[in-house]
Amino acid sequence: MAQSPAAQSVDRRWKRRPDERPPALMASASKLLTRDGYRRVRVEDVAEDAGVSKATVYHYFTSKDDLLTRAVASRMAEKHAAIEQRLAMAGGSASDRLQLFLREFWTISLTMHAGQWQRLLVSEIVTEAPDVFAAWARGLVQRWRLVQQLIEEGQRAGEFRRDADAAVAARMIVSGLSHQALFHVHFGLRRFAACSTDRLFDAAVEQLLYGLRPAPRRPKRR
Amino acid sequence: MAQSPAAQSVDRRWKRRPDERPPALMASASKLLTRDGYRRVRVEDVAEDAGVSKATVYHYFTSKDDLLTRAVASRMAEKHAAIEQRLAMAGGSASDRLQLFLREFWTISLTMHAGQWQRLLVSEIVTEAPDVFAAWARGLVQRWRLVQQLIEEGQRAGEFRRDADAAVAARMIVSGLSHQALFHVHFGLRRFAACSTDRLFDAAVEQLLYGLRPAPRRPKRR
Amino acid sequence: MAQSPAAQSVDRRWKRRPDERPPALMASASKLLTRDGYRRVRVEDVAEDAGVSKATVYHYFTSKDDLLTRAVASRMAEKHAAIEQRLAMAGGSASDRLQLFLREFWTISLTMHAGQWQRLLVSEIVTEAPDVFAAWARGLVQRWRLVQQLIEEGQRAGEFRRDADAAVAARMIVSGLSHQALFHVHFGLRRFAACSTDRLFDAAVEQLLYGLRPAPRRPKRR
Amino acid sequence: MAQSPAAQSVDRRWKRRPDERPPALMASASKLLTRDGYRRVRVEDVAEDAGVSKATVYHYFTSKDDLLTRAVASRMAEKHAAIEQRLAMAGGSASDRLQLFLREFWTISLTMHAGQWQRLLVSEIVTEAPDVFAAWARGLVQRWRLVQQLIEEGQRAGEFRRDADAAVAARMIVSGLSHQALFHVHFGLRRFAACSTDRLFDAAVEQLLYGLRPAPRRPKRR
DNA sequence: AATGAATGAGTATTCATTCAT
DNA sequence: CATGAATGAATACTCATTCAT
Repeated sequence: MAQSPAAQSVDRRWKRRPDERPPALMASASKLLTRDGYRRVRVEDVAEDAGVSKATVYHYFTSKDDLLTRAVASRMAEKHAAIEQRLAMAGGSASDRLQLFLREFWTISLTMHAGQWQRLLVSEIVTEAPDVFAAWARGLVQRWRLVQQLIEEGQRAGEFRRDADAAVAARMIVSGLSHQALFHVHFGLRRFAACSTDRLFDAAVEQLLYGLRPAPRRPKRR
Repeated sequence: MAQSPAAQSVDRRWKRRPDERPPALMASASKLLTRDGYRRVRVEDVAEDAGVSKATVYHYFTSKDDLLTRAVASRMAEKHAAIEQRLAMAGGSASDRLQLFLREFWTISLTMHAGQWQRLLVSEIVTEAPDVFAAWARGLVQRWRLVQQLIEEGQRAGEFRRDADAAVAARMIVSGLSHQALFHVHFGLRRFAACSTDRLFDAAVEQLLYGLRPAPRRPKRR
Repeated sequence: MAQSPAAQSVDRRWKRRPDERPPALMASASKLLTRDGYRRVRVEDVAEDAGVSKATVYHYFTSKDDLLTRAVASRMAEKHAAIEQRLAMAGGSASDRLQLFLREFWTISLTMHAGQWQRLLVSEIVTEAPDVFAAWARGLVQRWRLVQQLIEEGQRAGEFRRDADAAVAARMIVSGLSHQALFHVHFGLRRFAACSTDRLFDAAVEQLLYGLRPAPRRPKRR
Repeated sequence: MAQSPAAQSVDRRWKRRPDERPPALMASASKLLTRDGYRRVRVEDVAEDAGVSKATVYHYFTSKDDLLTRAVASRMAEKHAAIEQRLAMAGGSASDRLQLFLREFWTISLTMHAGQWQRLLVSEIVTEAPDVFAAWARGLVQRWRLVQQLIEEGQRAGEFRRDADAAVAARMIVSGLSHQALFHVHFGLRRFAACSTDRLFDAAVEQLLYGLRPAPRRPKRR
């Protein structure tokens, strides 16, 4: 019922579509990549999925590796810009913006797609295509930094205690959410230990904010 | 032709007793597994590493998958018992025991070996050998539970605030440390964002404990 | 749509006139042929070398084989006429003219180019393009005949003994020099058995002429 | 009717013939090599001809190149020893032995097999497998030397004139005969210029010997 | 028990050739 | 005329697995 977009027309053979081919091929590659993993993708399958012949793949890409690498990289580029900019623009208190960002991050992380990509990156790409991994890694670091900045803002504004290590706090919340999304949701650990995603997120954020609360004013005590 | 079991020691054509083969093979498999990854291990390499012929592997294991799966499972079993029990037995306040456990966990996670295993599990085993992954996952859940219990203990003792979600707190600290160990250390993200492992751990724990502190205002009231 | 021949010069969208293409392509083919050998030449390389696209080749030649065959044949034709006529025209005694011709032949044979062509013909063309080979072979036979005629001339003039088999003598000296040029020089056998090219040629010719000397006069007898 | 030796038995699959396989494979390789040339041989065909599977080839040889190279080399080795020793043992005058050797050499050169090998070596092996070519070349040089020695013997014995260059004479007669065998017979130039092989050989040798005759003693005359 | 020998299924890449523009 | 785009056929090599000894 659902049809691969490339299969729409009955016989596209010998149709010249020089501008559409590379994107189509990369799309097919991405699709099969998340489905089968880096090594199991066969050039032939990508070609078939895109509705072209195997040799056509080699007309546009120099090798299987080239194809997959560029497919991953382009997919990554798409996401990155979108995600970060859209999220960081919100107004409100540092706490609000922090929560907003984290919720967006959590929602995206729960996406099937995000899970597959994370797995893919951690598993095969880190060894098979280090360059791609490095590109993605830089994106991850930026995310850490973004959260760190939000926290530091809150510190400067007096919302958060100044003696907290903003960098580490940022890393821990992002890593914690990532890891939980990956394992709890995508790898199905909720089967062994049920816990709703909302509860997970809410409690995690509550604890983060609680841990960032300014110390109660000592003078009061006595 | 039929040979009494006692004849075993007499007929020593074969250097090792059959009982020693499987463990040796699984050890070799484990070794190559962490070095090369699930798919890249070749039966021949395992055989060679164990000093036997390829065909011998098929005497003891029904397939490559059987060999690797059992190799991973047995390695896992070894570790688990050791780690958990040894760590949970410590005395002291809940806070002390929690910190002790987490430090052990962090130290182990920083190990090259641990990194390779985590990558391996996340990457290939989760798809190639779901049973093995499930076994490991149960172990992970137990770890969460252990930390959760320590926190709950602290809550009952009044060391930690009672309204904190112990389960989520446990998951987040374990996941956060795992993830950071994997990415920051093993995948080399420290190249992009330097941060000492000590600072990471200390600040993370400080924030956890700070976030679990009982709310200060109770005494005020009277 | 139909265009008068006069319109050719008007419509100058294409840089070169079609008449120039085939020679240019054949020239490129020849070049690559002697460099890489018959089978290793790729149509694309020839096209690139000639500065046109692969498809253009198929405008002028029906197949790769057609291209290469015609390239070889035309190159051959160029050489042949030039060589034979130029050399046979010299004056002097038969012996002198014979020596002159052979020296020219030797000099040319030592040429890198000649070596490559001989190899090419002997190796691939004889099987891949029998027609081309046949054309070249006829040229070779003519060379034998030419030498034979010079010898016969000498015989008639009394310079050479009449009972020598001129045809065979001609073949042997040409073949001997060819073979030595090919192996000794081009295939590098001089590494295994050093011998200067001058010594080779001089001694070979000396022996030829010595072997053609008229028998000493019988006057003795009586 | 004629059956490849490997096909004799109906189903040799799974028959263990470790000692017979490599020679059989090399024999098949040699066969196909002389039939199809170095590049056109397919590993699969060699395997089939030898009655084994493609993979078996790789059990004994590391690559197609390894297979073909070793096939050629072994075939070469077989021939060499046989030819040279058998021929050089004859008694009689230097002239007789020289003629004997050359006639043997000529007879062998006229062999279909010899022609194919010579073509193969000159054509593909010299570029594709330089080591093999070098081995064969050394053999060729030895042949030159052998003839040279026979001539020098004759010179010492007074049968041949001392001022002839024995080395060059040897090269020229061997090269001449080789070349003529290759072109006149194997490449079919006799179609363009008829000449019986006997006449060719006899006249060539006659001229060689005539050219080596000691100079008639001039002083004696009168 | 142990193994060398043998197998078959699977795959990336090349290249001459053809099509549509 | 000229070409980029598209194709299909061809082929060396790998590796898990099975057989016969």
